[in-house]
Amino acid sequence: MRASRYFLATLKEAPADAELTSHKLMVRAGLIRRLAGGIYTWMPMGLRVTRKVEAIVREEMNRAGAIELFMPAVQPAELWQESGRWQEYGPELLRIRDRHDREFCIGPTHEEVITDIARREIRSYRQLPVHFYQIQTKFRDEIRPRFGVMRGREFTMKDGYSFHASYEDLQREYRNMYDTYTRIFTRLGLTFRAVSADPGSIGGTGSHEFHVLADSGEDAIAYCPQSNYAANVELAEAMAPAGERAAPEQEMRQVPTPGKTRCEDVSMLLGVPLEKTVKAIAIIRKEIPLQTGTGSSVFALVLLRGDHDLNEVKLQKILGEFRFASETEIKQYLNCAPGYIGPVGIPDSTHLVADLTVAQMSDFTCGANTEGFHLTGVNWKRDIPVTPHINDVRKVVAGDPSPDGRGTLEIQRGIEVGHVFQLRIKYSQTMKATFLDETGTARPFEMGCYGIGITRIVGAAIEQNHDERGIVFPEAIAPFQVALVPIGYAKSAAVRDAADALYGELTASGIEVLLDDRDERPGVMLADMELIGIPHRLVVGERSLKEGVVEYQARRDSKAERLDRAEALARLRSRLC
RNA sequence: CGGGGUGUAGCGCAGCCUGGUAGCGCGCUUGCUUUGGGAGCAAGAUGUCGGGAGUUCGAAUCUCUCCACCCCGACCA
Repeated sequence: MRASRYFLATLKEAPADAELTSHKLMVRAGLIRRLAGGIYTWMPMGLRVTRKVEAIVREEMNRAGAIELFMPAVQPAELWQESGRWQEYGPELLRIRDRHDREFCIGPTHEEVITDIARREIRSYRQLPVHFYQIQTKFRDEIRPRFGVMRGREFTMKDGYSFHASYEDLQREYRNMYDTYTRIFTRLGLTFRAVSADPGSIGGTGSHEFHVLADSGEDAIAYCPQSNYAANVELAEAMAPAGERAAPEQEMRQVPTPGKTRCEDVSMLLGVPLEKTVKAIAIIRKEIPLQTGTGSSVFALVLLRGDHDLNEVKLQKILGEFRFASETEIKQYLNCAPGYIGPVGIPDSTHLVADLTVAQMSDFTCGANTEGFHLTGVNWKRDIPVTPHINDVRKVVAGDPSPDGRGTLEIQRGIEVGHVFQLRIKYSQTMKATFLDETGTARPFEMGCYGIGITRIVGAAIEQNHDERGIVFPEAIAPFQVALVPIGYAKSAAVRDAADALYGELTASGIEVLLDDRDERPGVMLADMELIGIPHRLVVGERSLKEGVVEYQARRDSKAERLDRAEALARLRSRLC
């Protein structure tokens, strides 16, 4: 491709709305342009990258035995009402009406459509197993789109759905996909980790996520270097501390702590270790229907050690849907301002949840339920008559014991780019998708579901591979393989002839070359090629031509090498063909 | 949706407090010079100052309102 006939859209400065490095670089390199919040145009240069990601995913999915099809983006409401998700999915589902006032949605995922296909088309166990996949545009009306294409509302996803006659066969395909995803992310040139995950709202049983490792990632991953354990922090189990709870030694005392609302501040003021403090989080549970009877108060208090954080996913599994109480509600239930609340002297009806660690603590410090005061030397039973529900509700931290009992956990951050689920019969059952087994009995399909965020991969790859000059694309997904930069293309016939000849030979070898024939100043061309992140660069100028060489530099190299023309060609062909 | 912030030329920003004919840098156009790391000189073009309403002789500036975007909290590939 000749730059003069292509469309480079590089920018010196990034728009102020971009926060994340990869987002800024994608805009500056001219890969994307924003149309609306979370909605982007893929410019020619960016589209080349997504097409390469798609090609690798498609190739490996086909190799793994999956079959590509293409489902509609617009889906009728009836299908979603049938699965129950028209109500469940909430405002993230973009709902629209057609001219006849019939309701539709823009698909955020395609379980309903594929299950409908399966129940119409698959009648016999003889047609199983089968795995359909597509690469398609999805729309999820995210509350807060951000980070460019990393959390866009409209995005491209590879979604696959497998159908099986038995759970054993589903597990086989699940392992097959686990291996396939591992191959895909390896081929893409990404540093990643597969972790156990929470199946979340899609439902079903077993689930793994694939994360591209990057410090700016939205997810935290707990892993154990001594074993194979790796899990999303949302899921990672915190073990109960070993041993019995120590007997009380101190008397409970109320101490003034004006203005100290955080455990860290109280710990500093009183000179007690942070590990001897307890924080209380006020929760409002979703209104519980009356028939569940008494004892299920709406207000709940959750206790965590001062240096621990609440794991909301774990808590939701215990309490059901909840939200944090407002300041007004806290005052209403505890007659105290937030920052000074605690478990001592709360109404008997309060639903009290204690983290495993807190349940083992003695002589601890917590809020006094009186504004401006905390209590020290607090102990269970003696000072807190309410019986707590003891559960694991905290996030694991580095240094926690691994749940598999072999070693200590570390934490790193990741960007979720793939997710595999065992759906089992969640959808086939509710949507009555059945097949006839060997005995002629109708049984629901065992289903698996496998997603890869195509457009998110582009952002994640850049987040993981960049430097101060711009993007450093992995070879497999670079928009072009070689940047050919002639200096003085319009002025010097020698330079032009040499560049054109190299361009012709490399292109004939099947190598994707971007020839920068814009006749810009050298600095402009070099900076653009580096910003775009093309992995290999050849510079041709009169100076080097006189010496019979061209200059070669890989994007990651700090210096150029002077190579014989034939040698340069041979090296690129051996690396890229 | 709650809390915080920003909207002025294609991009980045100043001007607003203290009302008086809208500016800077980059980019863009034309010409000349330049050509191995984002050129120099000269001449130019580009604005409903986010929209609407109000106060005022006069509003980018003050008031109200709506909208968009960004950041912090609840979602997910």
